[in-house]
Amino acid sequence: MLIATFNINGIKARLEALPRWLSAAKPDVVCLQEIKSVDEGFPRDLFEDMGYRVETHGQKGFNGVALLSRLPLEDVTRGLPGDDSDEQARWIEATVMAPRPVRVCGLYLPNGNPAPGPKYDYKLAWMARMELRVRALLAQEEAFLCAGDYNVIPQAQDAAKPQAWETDALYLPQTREAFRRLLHLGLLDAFRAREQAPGHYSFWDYQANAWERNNGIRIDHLLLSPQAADRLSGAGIDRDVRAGEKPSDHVPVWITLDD
DNA sequence: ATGGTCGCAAGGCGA
Repeated sequence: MLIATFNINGIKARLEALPRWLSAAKPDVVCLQEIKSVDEGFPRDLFEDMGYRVETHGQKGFNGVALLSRLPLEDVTRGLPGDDSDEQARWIEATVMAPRPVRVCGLYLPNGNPAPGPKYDYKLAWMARMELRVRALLAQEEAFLCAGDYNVIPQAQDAAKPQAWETDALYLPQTREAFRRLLHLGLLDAFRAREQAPGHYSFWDYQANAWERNNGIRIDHLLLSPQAADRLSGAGIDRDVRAGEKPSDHVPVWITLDD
């Protein structure tokens, strides 16, 4: 089973690039971020015609997450628990009904810039809420994973120019500390577990020829529960997608799990 | 230090 995460940076702008990648990569499950669309505006027919079930958690203009799945989905929930006043659409969960089911959490973690400031406070508070949700899921001792745009550069080796990010919300010590707390609960960074070499990125800014210079960062991650990690058979980043026509600034990151 | 580029959606915000 192939499960991917892909920040598409606007569904309307990706009506060609996203189906093109789906046809080539044939993922079973995809967590999408930054759909930048309300639920009613999401072109679900396009993906249903390709054999995918579609579950969205959208909002107008910004943010928004969605799940595409070739397998049945059960118990779909929307929103990260822990703050009823939070109106930003950044979290969706569903159980993928494979022979051995896996709970999939799709997330779009806040960017947090500028830091310090209220946006950074929101990012850290959101990460604390995510930790609580992960703890609750871990207590069930079942296979689950959290896949999405974390807006976290975990280590220096995950940036082409780490020194350029030292004061950025994606790389500040408190940010990386909060990410490590998730790992230390028992989650596995699946890509890093399968590939230790530096220089593998999932995002290149549209500005300043970042792609041409390979000035990238790795901020899209799949974190696996122990029961999911036991089934991990592969991981990769589809970096060539960034060179395609009208690309997102992110590329898909994926894993394969034994069914 | 500034602005560099996109997407959404129709002006400026978010990234």
